Amino acid sequence: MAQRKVISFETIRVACKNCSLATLCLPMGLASEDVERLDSIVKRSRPLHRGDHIFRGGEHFRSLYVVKTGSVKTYAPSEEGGEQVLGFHLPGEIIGLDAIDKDCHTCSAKVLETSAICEIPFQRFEELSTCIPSLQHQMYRLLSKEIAADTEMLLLLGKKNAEERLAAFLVSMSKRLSKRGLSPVDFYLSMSRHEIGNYLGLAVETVSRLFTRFQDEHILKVDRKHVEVLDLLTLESLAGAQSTPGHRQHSS
Amino acid sequence: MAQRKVISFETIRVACKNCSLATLCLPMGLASEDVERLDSIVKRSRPLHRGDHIFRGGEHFRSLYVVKTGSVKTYAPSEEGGEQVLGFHLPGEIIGLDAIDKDCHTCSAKVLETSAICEIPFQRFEELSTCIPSLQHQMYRLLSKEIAADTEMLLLLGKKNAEERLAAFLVSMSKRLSKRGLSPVDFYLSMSRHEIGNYLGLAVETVSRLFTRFQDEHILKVDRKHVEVLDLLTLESLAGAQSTPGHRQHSS
DNA sequence: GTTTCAACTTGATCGACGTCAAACAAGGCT
DNA sequence: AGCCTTGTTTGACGTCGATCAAGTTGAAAC
Repeated sequence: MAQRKVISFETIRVACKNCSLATLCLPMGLASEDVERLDSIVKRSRPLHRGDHIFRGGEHFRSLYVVKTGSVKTYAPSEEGGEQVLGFHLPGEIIGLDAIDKDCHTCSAKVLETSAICEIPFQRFEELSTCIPSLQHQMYRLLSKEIAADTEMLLLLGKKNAEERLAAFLVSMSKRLSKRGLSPVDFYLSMSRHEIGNYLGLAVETVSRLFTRFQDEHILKVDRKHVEVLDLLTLESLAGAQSTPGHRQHSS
Repeated sequence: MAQRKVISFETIRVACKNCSLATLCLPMGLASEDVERLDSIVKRSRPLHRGDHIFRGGEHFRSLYVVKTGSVKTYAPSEEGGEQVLGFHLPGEIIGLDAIDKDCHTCSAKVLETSAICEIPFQRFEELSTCIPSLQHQMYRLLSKEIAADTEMLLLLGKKNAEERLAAFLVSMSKRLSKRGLSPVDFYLSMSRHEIGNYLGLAVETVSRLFTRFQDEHILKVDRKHVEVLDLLTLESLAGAQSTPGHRQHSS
């Protein structure tokens, strides 16, 4: 059943209790018996491929989704083909939280590379969280965390200039990859320059120029989607910075 | 006890079940016995005055707060006195949701005018929501709604130009005031131009110029904080618009 | 190999909006 | 009343980053 050379995606269909994401994902902090109860409602479908949609804006809301492997982008499509990228999601992150209120997805989610996704039927989840206080607590925390993340993004878009935005994006990727056991200073970006720019409220050209600039300043080494962070400290200071007055447009 | 000419704030200390916000606020959709249980944990302090803080960034998180009367702004303070306004909150809206995860407030909240605030100790709330499934459901919805609102704000800051931003802000105020039984076309703004600009990622001067422009175009009639909307339809189309290509900076 | 196509890079130009500056209006205080 | 502080408006000017345009690179197809 399991082959040696090619890791079958079937083997990835492990239960929550064996999943390496248990400390990042919903089961975080749950008693093992409760993890099993949660596990029993999770659906694991076969892997999706680059460009596949998990859901589309306007669809009826049934389930939350968790990235198990790979990566996902969420975006708000608009008439005329334009879109606003809302986020890039790594393993352990939950998608679809914004749909609970309206009972309808307001954004779309598509995978950026071959990805395994766990589906959590929300109604059953809600019933379960009524019985398991620590699961309810965990869910409150997750929703709150999402709000806090959006808040940080508002600050980025409202106050930071182009350089600070890209630096903040790279630092964020670095930190999140690190939490998942990957190198914080050597990684591959699964999204295009265009998608990065869209996400950060910048034109593609600006993103490209900044990558070049960072490379010239020996902060990064970039080869297409492969990024090596040479000077994480400088990158972090660029990201956090209220840059020196006079260097930016927004200061109010 | 109750005087005739001046409405004492003491008289506003009504229970949830008698509160006019019941259809907008947490009790929405709860059985009346459950509303009373919720009511029993709510603390109602005396009114706060312009500039008073409800909480400050960095403080330990204990309670959620609901605006009962008046209005509140939340903002992320930064070193050097700079700040990013994160939102303006009207009666029935909940504040502090972003603090649940970190158990610590990440932003500050101060009242913009004399306001009554309900305090909901979160730990007691959480216990209660374990017992009352419909309360849990309502809380999930509220958290989700907050995420959806933030998402819309990301779109505004990421894609819209100055005119679209101010129009969207005014339409949003109009809609929210209308839901609270106030006129959608004649209202007073409790925040300054500076705060509006900060919130929308614009300079004060830009906001001021846009108010003047909207007035010249007979879309608004503005007298300081008093706004009359003369042409709500046009305002809405300005707000929603992917404006015609070539008229804006961000199009990606 | 050649072709094709999309993604990316680089340069030149331009405009929306920020910054600077100054005048003006409105409360609040003595 | 007069004074002071703060918020708002208006104009002149500068700049960051968008837009336009052209070239480069790499991957996939044949």
